[in-house]
Formats: sequence, structure tokens, C-alpha cells
Amino acid sequence: MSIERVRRRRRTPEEARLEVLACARARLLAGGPDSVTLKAVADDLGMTHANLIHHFGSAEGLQSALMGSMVADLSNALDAAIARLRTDEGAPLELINAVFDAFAEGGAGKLAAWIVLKGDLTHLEPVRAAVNGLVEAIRDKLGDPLTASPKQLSSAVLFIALSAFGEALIGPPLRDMLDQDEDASRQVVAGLLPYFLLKAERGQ
Amino acid sequence: MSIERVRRRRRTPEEARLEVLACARARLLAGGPDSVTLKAVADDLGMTHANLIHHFGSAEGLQSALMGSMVADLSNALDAAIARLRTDEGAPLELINAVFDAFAEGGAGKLAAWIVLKGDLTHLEPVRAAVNGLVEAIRDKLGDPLTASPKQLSSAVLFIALSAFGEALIGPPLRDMLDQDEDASRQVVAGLLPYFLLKAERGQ
DNA sequence: AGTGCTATCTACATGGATGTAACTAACAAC
DNA sequence: GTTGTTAGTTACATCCATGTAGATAGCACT
Repeated sequence: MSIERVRRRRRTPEEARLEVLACARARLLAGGPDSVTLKAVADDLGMTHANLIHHFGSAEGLQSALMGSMVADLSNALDAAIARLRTDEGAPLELINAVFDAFAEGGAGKLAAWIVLKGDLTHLEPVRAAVNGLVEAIRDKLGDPLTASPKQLSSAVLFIALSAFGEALIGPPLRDMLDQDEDASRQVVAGLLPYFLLKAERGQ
Repeated sequence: MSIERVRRRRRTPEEARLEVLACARARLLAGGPDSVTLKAVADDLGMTHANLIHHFGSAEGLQSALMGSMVADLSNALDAAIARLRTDEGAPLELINAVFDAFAEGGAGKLAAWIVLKGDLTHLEPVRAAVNGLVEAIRDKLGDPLTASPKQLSSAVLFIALSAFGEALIGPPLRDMLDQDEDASRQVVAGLLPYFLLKAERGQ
């Protein structure tokens, strides 16, 4: 029997980058940052680590690209949620669900934690636009123009984002300790959101 | 000139462990998990990495000890906050500040993120008692026995902890994006807490 | 002083992750 | 078909973190 080498598969650079980034993301979410290694990712895809260096320049290049890709996905998810809020009449719960899903299933929670632990805060910068878009969308669609101040609206977004991020990371163990069920965090946020939008007598 | 070797310093095992853990914690908070290395920590303290292995068994042993130490500190900080709440009359803001400080300055935020990313959720288990102590303390001191249900009280703690954790990690960049100042997150939580304790008409 | 214990060191071994250089082979264009 | 480009491979080199074995020295106790 002849030595049958596996036929080499040749991807376009875009294909390769997309496949690699998808795999790297899966590894990050499942096994943490230490598990996203050139060799590990390459093995998953049936290629060699040298090829990853060919596409991304270096290991750090791959990490940067992964952060960029995931941050872009987060921005897009937020933008999509904003768009739905603007068209669909009165769906604040849907907005909250979208944000929570982005941080949990979308992996934005672990992504942000990874970025913060590494200290590369600049990678979060692209989110700024989406976050401010959220503030405006809430103002236009949900805010009471007479009572809700800009500061209050943005603090509502701060509140939603902090909760969604926290839930994505420590929600499961914490809810277990407190005997709370799966969607407790979302319900808390949904239940409290009206107080940002309707009441203005709280100082500052 | 004679070769003057630096005189060896001999610590008790407890001293050594404490110094090492303090140094490792500082590295974790300043540089992230990757910067807490046997060699790096040993160099900081003027010893060799072999000595760390002597005290902690392995690199993983050091990590485990660090997690244990920091989780214990978090529990103690929460217990202290509970004790103050029980003695001091009506200081809910002080309680919130204590929790936020534990997650931010105390490093519990980065600690929890590290644990979650690594997947060692068992290391968080010792916090359970302190968290439930918080629920009871709030019930006894702040809760309205006629209106606040157990589920509501524990969801209040869930809410406080998620916010404090989120603030510790992504608070600074997020507040910058939203043009909010340093203590915005604490004020949000403090402002919303009463709605958990006084109002019971929300479903579930 | 002498002795025992062990914290600490020196020196070396190992493995894994990253990186480099040169070669190989898909595939598109002619 | 031939050829050029480049995705992909092979084979190596390097670095760093971890781990092991034996020697050294600080300190408590005699």
C-alpha cells in the first residue's frame, strides 16, 4: 500500500482567517485564553501552526485579530438590537434579552474579561459607538423627554451593560448560591429599567 | 575583592507563603494571570523558583493557593460588611461601598474573572456562605417583613454582586464611554436597592 | 561549639509554544 | 499544457516555564 498523504486543502486568505478565528473563539469560550494556542487551533483545523503565523504574522497577531473580530460582533449585535428597538414598537424586554445574549452566548463577557485581564483596553474602543447608539435609541423610543435626563439615560445603559456582563461571567455560580433561576438577572434588569426612564427626582 | 554572596534569608513556612501570595496577587492584579509565573514571583522576592515549588508543590499549587487566599479575603470582606450593617444603624450605602470595594480594590473582580476563564468554579464555593449571610443581614436590617419575599431579597444580592463585579472589571472603560463619573455605578445600585426591599407587587 | 532540620540555592532536564527558512503543491491565468 | 503565485508543509531553532536532584546554609536546640 502506498503512502497516501492527505490531500492539501487550499483556502482563500479570507476563508482561512474566518475558519481560524471561529475555531479560536470556540477554544477561548470553552477552555479559556490559555487554550487558544497556535498549535491547538491548527490541529483543530487540520493544518500546521506555521500556517497560522503565515496568516496572522504571530501568535499575538492572532489574539489581536480574535479580539477585533469578537468586539466587532458585539458591536453588530448591539446595533442590531438598536435597530429592532427602533422599528418594533415597545420591546424593551427584547432589547435587554439581546444585550444579555450578546454577552453570554455571543461570548462578549469572556472576551471583555480576557481583554481587561490582559490590559489591552484599546481593543474595547470600537464598542463605544454602539454603546452611545444604545443611549440614543433608548432616549428616542423609551425615554420620557420631560423627566429623563441624559445622565440618567446613560446610567441606564451602564446598568444594563454591567449586569449583562456580570451575568455572563459569574451569573451561573452566583445564581446557584442564591437559588435563583436562569433568567433572574434579566428580570431584575427589566423590572428596574422603568425607574431610570420615568422617575427623575433622584439627585445628580 | 572577595566574592560577597548575598546573605540568604530564611523565613518560616508561613512567612514565605504569605509573602509569596501577596506578591502573586499583586502580579495578578497588575499584569494578569500570565504574569504570575514561578520565576517572576521568585525574582520579585529575591528567591528562586525552585523554592516556590518547595512551598507550594507546583505552579498549579501556587495558583490554587492564590485563589484560595483571595476568595477567603473576599469572604472576610463580605462578613465584615455584614457585621457593620448589623451593628451600625441604617447604613445601606456603606454596605454597597464595602461590596464594591471588595471587588475593585480587593481584586475580587479580577480574581473571579480569572477563575471563570480557567473553569475552576469550585474555587468560588467558599463565597456561598458569605453571600447567604448577606441575604440574611439585609432581610433582618433593611427588609420590610410584610412586603419583601425571600426571592426578592436574594435577587437584591444578585443584583448588587453582579453590578459590583461588572464595575470592577469593565466599569472604568464603560463609564468613560458613557461620560459617567467614578461612583456612578454605586449610586445606581444604591438608588435602586429600595425598590427590592419595599415593593413586592412585581410578579414571580 | 556541635548537630539536625529544612528553607534555600545551584545546576540540569524537559516539554511546549513560538518563530524561521526552505520546500511543495493547489489553483488561476495564460 | 505550462507557469506564477502563494497557501500550506516540513524541519529546524529558540525561548521560557516548569520540574528534579543534590548541595548549601540559616537557625533552633543542645
